[in-house]
Amino acid sequence: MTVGPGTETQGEGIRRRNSAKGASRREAILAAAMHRFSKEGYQSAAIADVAKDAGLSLPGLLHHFPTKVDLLLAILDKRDLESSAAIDKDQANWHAFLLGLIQVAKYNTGIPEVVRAFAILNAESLTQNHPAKVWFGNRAQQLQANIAAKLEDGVLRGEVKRDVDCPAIAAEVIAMMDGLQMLWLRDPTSFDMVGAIAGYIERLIQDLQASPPIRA
Amino acid sequence: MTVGPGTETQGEGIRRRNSAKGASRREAILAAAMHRFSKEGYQSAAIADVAKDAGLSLPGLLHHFPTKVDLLLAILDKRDLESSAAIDKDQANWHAFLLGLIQVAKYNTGIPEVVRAFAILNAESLTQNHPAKVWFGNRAQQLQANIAAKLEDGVLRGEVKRDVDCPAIAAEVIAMMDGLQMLWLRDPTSFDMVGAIAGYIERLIQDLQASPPIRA
DNA sequence: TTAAACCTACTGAGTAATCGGTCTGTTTAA
DNA sequence: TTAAACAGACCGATTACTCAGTAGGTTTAA
Repeated sequence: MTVGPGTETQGEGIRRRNSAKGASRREAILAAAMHRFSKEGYQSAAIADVAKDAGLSLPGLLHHFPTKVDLLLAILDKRDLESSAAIDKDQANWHAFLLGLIQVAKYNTGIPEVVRAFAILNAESLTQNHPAKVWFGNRAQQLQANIAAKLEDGVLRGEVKRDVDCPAIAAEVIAMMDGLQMLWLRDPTSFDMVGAIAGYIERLIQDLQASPPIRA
Repeated sequence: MTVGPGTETQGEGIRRRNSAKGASRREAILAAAMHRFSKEGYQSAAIADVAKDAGLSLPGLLHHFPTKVDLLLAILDKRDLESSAAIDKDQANWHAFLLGLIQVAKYNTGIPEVVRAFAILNAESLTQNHPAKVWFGNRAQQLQANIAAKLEDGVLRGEVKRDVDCPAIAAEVIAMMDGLQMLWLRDPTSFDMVGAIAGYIERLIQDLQASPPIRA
């Protein structure tokens, strides 16, 4: 996938001298915005509250992010960079890749705020003219293609059954992870998301695995 | 489950004369509200627009539903009645029950607006102090308990493997259905939700099924 | 070297628009 | 005749965003 810096939705002709103070301020603003979006969603959250949380005035915030949409897109871009860094190094085979998703789930239990923000934004972006619509659409497509490619590779190696519909399984995996996240967000203390995804993935691997050639 | 009329969140002391005109107006308002919530989400949708869509003024709407929250809860209650009517007659065994979920998915492809409204509301209800929070929480719990009970029954009959974690599988099934719905909503024309859920359910049945006793 | 020129990083005080909801009625149907 | 079913006008709160200006640092030319 490697979404990478290419897709960054940056302001166009804005040339910043990139002072250290400004950069750290922007980080603080993004953190505060993530926090607010996680608690209230994007549409309902007021950027004035974000500004207050970050320790400056509303116009102060708008100096760094000229519109509310810019602020949202900055958060999405940041997530792109982080996740592409986390996933891409996994050059493992299909088997290890699927098991790696359990580790992703385990990691996510440590950052419920981020997970909740993105779960809410994901659904919110289904509404008409939502500024994050394209981003989440692309993300879903790329994720599915990525997972499907890993599985196809397994088929070519003879490790995965030949009749497996790889894109369909990829969609299934994405759906399961997102769905379990929702259940977990509703009850973070008692729902065992990691156990649930582990149970599913292990069964899935069993089901996909090609029966080893019988030595005659 | 049979959520039924018991849980209805009705205005308390409001005594209505229940005229035919009023009832049909309320239906029109609920339909319009569903439409708006589906396009814009609950928080962003303006009840003035709902009123206009239903062919009356804002105070006219507020005559039937005194607050925006009342309108939302009325929609949720309506869904309760419909879905309990659809599910409860299924007194089938675990096997038929799971296959029945494929039919549910097929049915849902015919009402994308309703599905989208509830998918958005589901995520929105994760936010702080959201009026639908309790409803979606209860619904998830009841659904999980319901599915788990069907599976437990299968275990007792010896049709399902004894070591199956029924509540965990139930959560898995819910997650899968919700997750696939999200992917379908993002691309309703080309994503095959029914095929995806069918593939998953059929594999799941295979995995859960107890191996038949070996006749000696 | 020093001052003008210019930049970033803000703030206080607005503004137009939107929203949920109220008040005060009038019409309509049983 | 009486309550249901509305409508018009309005209100207070909230929202994203603007305007005009200030403090302080950095670059540049005489």
